[in-house]
Amino acid sequence: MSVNVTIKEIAKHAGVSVGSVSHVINGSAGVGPDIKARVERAIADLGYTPNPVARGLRQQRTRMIAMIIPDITNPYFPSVVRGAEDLAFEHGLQIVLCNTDNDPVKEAAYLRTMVSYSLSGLLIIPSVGDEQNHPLHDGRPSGIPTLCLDRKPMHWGGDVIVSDNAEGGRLVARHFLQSRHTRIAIIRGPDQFSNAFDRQQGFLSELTSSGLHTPDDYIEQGAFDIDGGRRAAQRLLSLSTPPTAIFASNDLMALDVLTALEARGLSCPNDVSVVGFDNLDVAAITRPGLTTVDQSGYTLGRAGLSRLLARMDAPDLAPETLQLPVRLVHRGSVCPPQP
Amino acid sequence: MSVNVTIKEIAKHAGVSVGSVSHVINGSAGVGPDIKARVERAIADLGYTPNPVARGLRQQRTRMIAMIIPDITNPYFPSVVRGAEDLAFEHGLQIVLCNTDNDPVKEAAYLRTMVSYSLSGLLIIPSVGDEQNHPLHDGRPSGIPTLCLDRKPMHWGGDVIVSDNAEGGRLVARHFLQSRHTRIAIIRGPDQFSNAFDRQQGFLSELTSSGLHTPDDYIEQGAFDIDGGRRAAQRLLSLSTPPTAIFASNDLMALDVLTALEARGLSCPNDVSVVGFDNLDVAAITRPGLTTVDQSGYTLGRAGLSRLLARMDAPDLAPETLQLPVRLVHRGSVCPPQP
DNA sequence: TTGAAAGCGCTAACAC
DNA sequence: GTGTTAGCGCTTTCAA
Repeated sequence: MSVNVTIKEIAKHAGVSVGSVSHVINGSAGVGPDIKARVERAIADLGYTPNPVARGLRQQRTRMIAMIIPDITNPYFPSVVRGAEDLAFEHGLQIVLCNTDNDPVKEAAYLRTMVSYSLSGLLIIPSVGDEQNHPLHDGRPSGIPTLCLDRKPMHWGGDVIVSDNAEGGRLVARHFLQSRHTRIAIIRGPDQFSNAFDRQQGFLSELTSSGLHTPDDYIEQGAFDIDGGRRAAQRLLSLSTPPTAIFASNDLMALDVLTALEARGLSCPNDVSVVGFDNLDVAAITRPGLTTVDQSGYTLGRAGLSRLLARMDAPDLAPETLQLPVRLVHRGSVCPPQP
Repeated sequence: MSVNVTIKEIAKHAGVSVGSVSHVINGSAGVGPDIKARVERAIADLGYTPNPVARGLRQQRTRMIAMIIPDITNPYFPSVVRGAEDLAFEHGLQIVLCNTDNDPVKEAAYLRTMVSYSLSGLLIIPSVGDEQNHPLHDGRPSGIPTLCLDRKPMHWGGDVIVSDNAEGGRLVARHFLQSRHTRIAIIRGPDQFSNAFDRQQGFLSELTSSGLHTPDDYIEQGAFDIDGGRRAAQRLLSLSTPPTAIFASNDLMALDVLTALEARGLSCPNDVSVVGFDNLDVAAITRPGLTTVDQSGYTLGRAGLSRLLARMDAPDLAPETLQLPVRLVHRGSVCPPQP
């Protein structure tokens, strides 16, 4: 298994210097065809693989990318990771996975560790990152190419790739409006997450510009995780004039709403229409199927790494924000309000 | 952000030699209390973090663990990864994530790369690994502590941690039997996966020992992924005497069976009872809820890393196979056959 | 107990 | 075009 064979042995075996071997490996300098052939032969014969740790030490950068995400167990994130990993594999880069649980302390710890590993890049779905002293507070941490995925800290000035959350919110609002709903509520996610905020903004502003005012008690707060939507849904349904349509701003919460509805003997969509956000696989499995905003985590992850790759080659690229398109997937959880 | 401060600067700042600094960092030799204090002071003052790459080069081993899994996008695996990652975090180890798509070629490529990174350990959910020349074919690859999770290659002689798949199969068989079913079918997974094989074995042998013969056309083959169960279910339901109970040997396939049933206007559990395996989150969401065998991916991952940690300390530990307990979770997808 | 120095495997600057 | 060599930051003998 090719362990322990070093560049020095290749050099000896090929009868050349280590410098030349290094050059043919990296294609760095003009190497004569004869030497090139001999080296390649020796590499093949001995089954040599350059030691990436030594290389990393020398070049002050390892061919690894850290993905710092909230929780791989949350069903939206695996596809993001997979999107990045596929492209990483094509480029011979490794993915180091870090779960922060949205804890800025854990996130900061990981960030520091990753910097000390001098890796090639950082793909991060930030927890919040607006606390002082947080490595993300101003600019990229320690000169490592860094990109915020899915959402961004308030003060972040670097690359960002997100879904077009505001547009997603608008899409939902328009769909409710077109279905002739007027009692329309939202369960929004935590405001400090920019994606949650944007969804809410897009949604509410679209309602407003259609002349529909949304009362405060139609704006509920959920935690973006499972069970986050349950209590919010219960409060909404206990209102004296409960909404006929609910936008749960992610699918996990929408699932909760469906459950809460069922628990109350209410029917979706007849009594209450529901729309989610994410288009997780489960959204197709619920009865009724969940109408939801589709965003591709896979594309997000892949685009993120792609941009990072570009920045690794050209560190001085101007920071860029990319918004990925979203679309509404119609399933069975919306219908006009019943008289 | 503590970049670029090296052990040498600590040494100078503390007025001691680099060797002494190293010793206090690693607690390796008896260091005088005076020097110890001065070094710790300097470390705190300058915000020093040892460079893990340099350390890795010197010691021929980096504090990283590779997790080589089929696909993080398959809903069972994230919890396995998370279980390992949590323990890794506690021990200051990093997780490198590799998706093989069950492709032995990709798996072998990753294995080789990981060896060249000289990492501390390998947690692998093997694709198959019985092909000749595959690094897993005989024993651990290149002296790196390696453990097979969830399933094992035929010839693997090292550590293994799996769920008690055979027992899971038996549980399901017994449940069907107790519900007075006699026309009982199974959709098994790919035979080369030991977990799939064991589930099938446990299931069928339990039926047999209860005097129930399972005809060949009641044993269907699925691919263990989504859609893998659909065609199998269709064939089963098209039989002249279709089964009244189906064991889909993972939840993804069980979901397919539910869908196929619905498409035919058949009711679960009244027309056909269904049991899955895994107890994914979705199993609680389907209508009816899916009765399934619970196995904890989180525990599997955590136990895997725990064992690896032990082996890192004591490489000569005798190989061990650990079977984690499973249990049947009763939901609504099973009832006695209707007359 | 402490310091000096070799060397992990590699790249890159320099000399020829 | 090719070889020699310093040195990335650290651990770990070995001497003192």
